[in-house]
Amino acid sequence: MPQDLELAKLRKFLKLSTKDLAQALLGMNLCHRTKQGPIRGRIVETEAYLFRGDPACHAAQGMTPRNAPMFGPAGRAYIYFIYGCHFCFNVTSGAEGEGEAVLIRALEPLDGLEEMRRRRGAEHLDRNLTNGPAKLVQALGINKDLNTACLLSSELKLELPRDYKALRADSKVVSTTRIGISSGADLKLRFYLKDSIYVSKK
DNA sequence: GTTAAGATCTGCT
DNA sequence: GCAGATCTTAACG
Repeated sequence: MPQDLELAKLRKFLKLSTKDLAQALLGMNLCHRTKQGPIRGRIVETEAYLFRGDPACHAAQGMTPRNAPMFGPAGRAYIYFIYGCHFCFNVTSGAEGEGEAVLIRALEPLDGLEEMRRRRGAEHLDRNLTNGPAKLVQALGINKDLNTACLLSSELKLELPRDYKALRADSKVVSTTRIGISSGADLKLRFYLKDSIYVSKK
C-alpha cells in the first residue's frame, strides 16, 4: 500500500473513540526503527483508559505533568514509569483536552527477534518476549525519550499491515476486565485477539 | 519535606 | 502462589 494512503487510513483510525480505537489497534503493527534494524510486532492485546467515568485512568483527576500527553492529540506516545522498575507504552487517543489513551499490553513478535532476545536479557521463548506491557517496551527498546513522539512520523511507528483486514475478519476479539488495577475493576475495557498465543493472560 | 501507592516482572517456594 | 525489587508521581502538611 502506498505510504500516503496508509497514513490517511491511520489518521482515520485515530479519530475513533478510545474504546473503538483500542479494538481497532488489534492486528496493527508497532515498529521501532533502531540502529540495530527494525524491531516489529503485531498488537494482540490492548486496554482503554477513559477520561470520564474511569477511576483507573491516570487522567481521572485532571491534567498533571505526567499525564499531559494523554490530553494532547491522538496518535502520540504516552510512556510512564511504574513500580520502580518498568515502563509502559500507550497510544494517546480521543479529542484534544480529554485525557485518554490505549495501553498496549502484548505483541506478537514479527521482526528483530534476535534484538528482542538481546534486550530482554535471558533466553526467552518467543511468546515471552512481548506478552506484557513492560516486556514489549523492553523488547522494542522503547525509552522515555519517545514520550509524546508522533506514532505516524517518528522512529516509533504504528503500521497498517497489508493483511490487517483479512486478519481481523478471521480473528475474534474478546473483551474482559483490565489487568492490575483496583479501581474501575468492573469495566470491560481490555481487548485481545482470541486465538493469539501471545497475549499476557487468557 | 514526607509519604503511600502503583495500568509489572521475575524468581523462588 | 507470593514476595521482593525499586523509584516516580502526586497528594498532603
